Amino acid sequence: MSSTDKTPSTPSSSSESLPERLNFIEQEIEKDLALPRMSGRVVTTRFPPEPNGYLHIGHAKSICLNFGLAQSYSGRCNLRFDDTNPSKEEQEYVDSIQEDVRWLGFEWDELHYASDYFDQLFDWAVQLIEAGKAFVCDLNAEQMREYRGTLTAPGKESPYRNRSVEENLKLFQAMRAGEFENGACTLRAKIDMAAANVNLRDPVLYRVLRAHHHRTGDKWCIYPMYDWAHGQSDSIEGITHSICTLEFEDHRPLYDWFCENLKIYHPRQIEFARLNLSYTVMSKRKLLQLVQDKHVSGWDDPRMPTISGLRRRGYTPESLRNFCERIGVAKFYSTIDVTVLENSVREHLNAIAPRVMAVLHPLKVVLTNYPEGQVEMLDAINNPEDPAAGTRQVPLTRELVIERDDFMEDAPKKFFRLKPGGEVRLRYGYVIKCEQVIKDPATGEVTELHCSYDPATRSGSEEGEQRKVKGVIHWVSATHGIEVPVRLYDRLFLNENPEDAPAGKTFLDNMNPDSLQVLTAKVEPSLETAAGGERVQFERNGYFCVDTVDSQPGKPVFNRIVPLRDSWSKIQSQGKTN
RNA sequence: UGCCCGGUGGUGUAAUGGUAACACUAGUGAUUUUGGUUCACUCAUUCAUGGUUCGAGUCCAUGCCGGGUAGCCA
Repeated sequence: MSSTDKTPSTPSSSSESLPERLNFIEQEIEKDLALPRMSGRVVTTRFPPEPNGYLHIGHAKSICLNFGLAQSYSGRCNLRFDDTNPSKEEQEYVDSIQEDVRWLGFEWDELHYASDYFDQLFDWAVQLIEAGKAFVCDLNAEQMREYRGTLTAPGKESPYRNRSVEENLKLFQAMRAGEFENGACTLRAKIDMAAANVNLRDPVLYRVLRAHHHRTGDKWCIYPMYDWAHGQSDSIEGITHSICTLEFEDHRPLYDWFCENLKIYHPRQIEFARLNLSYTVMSKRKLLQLVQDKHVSGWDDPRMPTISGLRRRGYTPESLRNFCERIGVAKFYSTIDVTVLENSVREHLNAIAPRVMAVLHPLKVVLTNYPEGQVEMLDAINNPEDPAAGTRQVPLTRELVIERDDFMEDAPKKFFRLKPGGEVRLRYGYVIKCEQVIKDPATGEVTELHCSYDPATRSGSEEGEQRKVKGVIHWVSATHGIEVPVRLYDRLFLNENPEDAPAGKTFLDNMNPDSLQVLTAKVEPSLETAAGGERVQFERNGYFCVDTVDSQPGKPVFNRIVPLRDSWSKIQSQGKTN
């Protein structure tokens, strides 16, 4: 990958200038720019996922940060897979991660794998042993835990800590050669068992682990630990600023110790707070559980906070980048309200999504004075926010469907839609008046409305436009509209913090049983040919996306991305309807 | 109860010793052939107490509160 293949949609590529307000990382970088270690270098970052799951919106924050920093400073950003634990990692994840990063609109300068550095890492381990700073330890996991001490009490030194350099060298080679069982021994750094920072109490560098690695196959039976691999990988790639999340803060002294004792280029690690979203779980483990236990249809279920789920749901890369920009970067733990995410996508879709009429819960309307068999093609504006989007024609016929919610028999004062004897305008059409309400005699349910239309009120005509009524509703021809499956998604969890479960319960008990509602809607005939991934606004309703998996040519299936803001429901819930 | 890191409106971020700003939410009003969009207005003495200073959200001290941390995970 070269830095010249940036995708055109790369954010803020138009101007590489920094925003007037710098976040704390930018401020630190700014200070570092003059440092000797930056001489001859450009700001270089990396996004370092472990390929053990799909990327989620939290990773998007990190991606936007790392790639964004590189763009702001005309620097470079690599994609590096942190694949040091073959027991959890798979090629499927490697592929999905690359797809997701690209879809978000970023292109890496270099693609790397920590596993590319296994030989170098091994040599460095030998170097450390030779310097008397690492040793092979035969303690098992349980013993090591005992020797480590506690948060308040110092640890004690391993009985194997003082083996000779020669013996350590021989044993380490034997580890590599496969002469030990899994877990039989480890290579540890010799630092300080009394250190207040537990990470410095002779941390493990290598463990014996017989597992097939997705890249190196069966070449290795020892694998480096994160701490031993990460900083050195950064160093090899010339990363100037290694941005990671807060939980690695305590590891920084170790990161620094390795670079110093190996006498290699020393990048600077800077930590930031990871993203938390209300009504959402973000840990890979929990997302994996949702998938494995079939609470969702897969990693790309449109309700998932994964990048692939959001993509399938219909979110745009622009809206996600915008969201990441909006939430900021800081060092303290915070939770972003999901509505911020929802507003980001509304904002973008409002600008670009073509409007279309669709009735989700149809109620039949007969225009009693409209000639049978007559079809009028009415001009409809595709996007009021974008005149260049032009117009289209929608067929008006005698029999229509309207939204059930747009009719009320006993309407409160502030209900501006159809009521018995009341008038309303059919969007882009005529003013109609409700003359008769037909009900199912058995259940009392309203099954049909008989209305008259006023031919003098047609939209587009001068005198027709003059007729103002309070309400305008959308509609679809009962005879010309087509039926399509529509999936209404709601948040996956009922609780703002899904982890917040009573004793004995888990986040799974907080799942929203109604997070998916499937119905059949009646939509404009023009939608028959909508292609997978296409996004539209169902007027007065919400933004929808043609599902890329379940749609067939001529048979689109719609996913609701996000509903429109709805001030009427707010008025209702506040009881201000009169 | 060691070590590390944090505490600024309902939420999230700014203010780098000099008038607490921006965005979102919420509320009110205006516009509107989407109860959408857009526009206007309203909403904080910065965890607490001391100290330094002409002046402190910012510096210092103490306290309180929150988070991370004892994998051969990352």
